[in-house]
Amino acid sequence: MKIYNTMTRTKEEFVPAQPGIARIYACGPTVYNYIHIGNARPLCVFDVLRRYLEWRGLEVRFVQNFTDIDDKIIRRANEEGVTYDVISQRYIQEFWKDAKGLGVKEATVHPKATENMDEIIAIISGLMEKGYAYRAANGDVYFRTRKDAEYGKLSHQPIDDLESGARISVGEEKEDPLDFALWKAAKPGEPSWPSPWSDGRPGWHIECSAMARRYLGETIDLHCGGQDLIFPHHENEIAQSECCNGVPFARYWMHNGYINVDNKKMSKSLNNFFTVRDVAEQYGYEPIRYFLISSSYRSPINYNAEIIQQGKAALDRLYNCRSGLEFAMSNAPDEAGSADRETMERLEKRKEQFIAAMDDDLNTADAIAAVFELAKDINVMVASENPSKPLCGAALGLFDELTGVLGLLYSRKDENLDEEIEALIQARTQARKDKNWAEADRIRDELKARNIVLEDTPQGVKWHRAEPQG
RNA sequence: GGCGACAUAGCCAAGUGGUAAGGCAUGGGUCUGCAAAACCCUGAUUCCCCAGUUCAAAUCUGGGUGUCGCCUCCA
Repeated sequence: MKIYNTMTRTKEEFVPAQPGIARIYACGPTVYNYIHIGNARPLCVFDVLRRYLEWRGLEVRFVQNFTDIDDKIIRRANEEGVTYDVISQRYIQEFWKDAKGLGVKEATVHPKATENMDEIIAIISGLMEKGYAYRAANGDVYFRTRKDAEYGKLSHQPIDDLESGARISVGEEKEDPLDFALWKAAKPGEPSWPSPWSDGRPGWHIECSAMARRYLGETIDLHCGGQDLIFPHHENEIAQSECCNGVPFARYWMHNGYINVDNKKMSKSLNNFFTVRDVAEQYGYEPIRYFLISSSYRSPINYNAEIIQQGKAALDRLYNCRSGLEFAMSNAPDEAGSADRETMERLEKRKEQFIAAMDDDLNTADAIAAVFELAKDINVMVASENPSKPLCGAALGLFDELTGVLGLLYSRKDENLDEEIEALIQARTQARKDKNWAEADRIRDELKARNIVLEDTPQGVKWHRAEPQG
């Protein structure tokens, strides 16, 4: 497949260094709060990437870290009068609740910064030995940015144009405003870890360099994250890793676009963010995932409630298609039909369409279009061709395969009915036979109030639960 | 100041040289006891504006206009 590489600003064929194995690192959340919709975008987008690569036969070693120590976590802990790890552990749990709700698969490894201090210190030591890092008088350690001739190559920023934006904040003892912290000496009362330079904690950027190297090696295939991480975070990771290891850090870089609200970037400072939790409580998790993958991952997208409802309606169409197919299958003749192969070949065309879209820089919008066209084909087949059981099974397998790669349609509910509901459905069927429409409609309304929706078909009554997307 | 992104029907959104995918919503029809779902039909003579290149442009070039982002913690 081709992916758009931020480093070269072109679409390139993605070829892992070691055939058959893709080593991917994705920057994970800093766990000091619930995640918002903007945080959810890379989660869902790169989850689709990972599923797709696996589906195409690659072994994917996917590493996503938790930043479980940093200024914001410490501040939050102080506000609540608890230790930092109470905060980080709480929001890691909350993260998992949301991530699972969004249908995001667990990465191969979810390392934590605090559990990788040895590797962090090893990299800083390596940088010290090579003269790329220095210890300031207060025990901080900084990276000597100007010593790295390639600094700025990811963000395509000439180093001298950065200087105007760089700041030295109070208490920092940098040689140069561009230098950034590798290690921060602890202030009184702060959590700290021992190091050759001071008791303290790692800077933000170094942890990713360390965890990528420890779990994936010195050169990884793909590094991904949000566009706002390009500078300085990913630029700094490159500087640290390449200056320390002497080999390229990542062979490809992918960055997702922002979520906007009223055309402004969703962010904490503008206070225009929506947490995944809040939106999910109102509309369910799956419409959020659908919204996030229904357009190009690199484009900015505007969030609003109407968009989520549109996604919910779109998902309903797919759920209806699937349940219609299952219902048809339960009533279908067991023997294969003479036209089965021809029909299946027609359906398989959608799979080719799907692959072509995904191969083109993860074009999930086109891939979803292919799924909808498959749904149309299936609906037509079910409605007019009286398909055989084997054909229905094959179509269902294909449908589940493609929706599964996108990580959709995972919210199917229990397919069993309790006896009372069964009895009501039977009573309604009898009422309809007796042409007692008032009673039939009354029962239908009663069941609807209990979240069971009935549909009368030539093959009998079909039912499904309302609000299938959880 | 440096670097970059975006502008396609009521809404969302693909498409980067060959005559506008897909979804949501709307209207009409078929089916149905009525519904629901599904299916059929319906919708941009046109892709922010102007100029240019070309047999051919939403797609390329130049110039505008508007919106947004990074350069500072941020997915």
